[in-house]
Amino acid sequence: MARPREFDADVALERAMQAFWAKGFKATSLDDLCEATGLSRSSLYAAFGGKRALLHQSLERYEEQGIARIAAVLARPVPVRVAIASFITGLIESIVAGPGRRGCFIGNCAAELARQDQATAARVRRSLERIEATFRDALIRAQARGEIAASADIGVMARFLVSGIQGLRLVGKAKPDRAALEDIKNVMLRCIDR
Amino acid sequence: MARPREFDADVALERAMQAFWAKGFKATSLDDLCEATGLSRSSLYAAFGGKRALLHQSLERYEEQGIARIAAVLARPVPVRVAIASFITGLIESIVAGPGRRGCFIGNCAAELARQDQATAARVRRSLERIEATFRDALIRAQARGEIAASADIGVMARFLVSGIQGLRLVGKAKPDRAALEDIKNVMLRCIDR
DNA sequence: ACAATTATAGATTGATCGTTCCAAAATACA
DNA sequence: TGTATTTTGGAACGATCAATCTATAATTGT
Repeated sequence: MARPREFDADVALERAMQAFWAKGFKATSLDDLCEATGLSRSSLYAAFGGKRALLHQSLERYEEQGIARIAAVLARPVPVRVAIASFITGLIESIVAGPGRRGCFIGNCAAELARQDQATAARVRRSLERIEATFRDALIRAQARGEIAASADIGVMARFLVSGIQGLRLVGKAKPDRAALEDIKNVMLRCIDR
Repeated sequence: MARPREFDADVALERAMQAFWAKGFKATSLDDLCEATGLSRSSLYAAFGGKRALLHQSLERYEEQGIARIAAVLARPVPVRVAIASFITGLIESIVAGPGRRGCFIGNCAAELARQDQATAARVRRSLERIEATFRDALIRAQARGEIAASADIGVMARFLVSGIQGLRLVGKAKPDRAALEDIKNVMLRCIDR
């Protein structure tokens, strides 16, 4: 019983997320967001509640998409080491061939806001924990299949992977050099092997 | 033949660096910088030239201090693996016991500015390269002493260390948990061993 | 077709940003 | 002691920020 929306909230959120991801929270102005989404300020505020709320919904979206992608790669019927290797290879590919220098949205938010903004910090923490859990689950399945020694500490390996990937993406943001990133990937994978 | 400065430029730069390190570039206002340094806007501009110039000088200072600290630890008469381990242990200690959630100043600048600000991006890149070179030099010396197999690829290990440390510090910024960071450290050190 | 309700576009607000400017203060050299 | 030179504190500037407000447009149910 009223005027309907002229935009798709999901599409708008995706575009807002891309804007935040590319420029960071403070550097992305409301004008930037309006231009990226095609919405007016009124519509943006009515639909999402404000700049910080929009950031949080963007983070939520990025987290879901990221977890889904990681889980999909790790669910493939190949040894977990191969799956992890191809995930990291894909990451490197997107770093050197993609839009460039965006880094990880979660990591960017951690770096920019973890100290000032407790709410965002908590979201970042939870996102990293979920990513860690996704790796851990895959490693546990691989261990059950006999791919990994029963004595291996799966939790430790999962933590290392999260940290290693954040390092890779940060270094890749500073210097998107394929050879250097491949070097880092290879050493990381060696850590999985034993 | 004129009025002398009432402040020590070196002390002021140190304090400005601490402010940028703690809050990030955009989130640190000139009022913040004046309060941190104790200088007025005029003095700040006369001495350092502006906000961005002050950031660059802060980065320069951080880089020098960081390189010096890494080099000092790596120069100790102990096996390089032990030196690296104690460096990372010190890092973890400063993460969980220090002012908290500051991360690495270089990494913070990479995350916040690498995409928008080419000049800062270049500085960040050079800083990471110098840190990498510092590790590489120590590893070469260790290899010459016979601590590391002659077949080991030192350059690859140095790259991995830089990336691993950035990951450790970013994860530590999001969640300063000693046990988790020690886990990551231990896996990283395993990578050095072979 | 009319009333009720919601979405839209754009102007407006007050605060804050980085930078510049200016007059007063403090020193060195004559 | 007086003049030249630099530093200092603080006011002032225009730009930009996130957020709100207002008026108009578009729809539904009657």
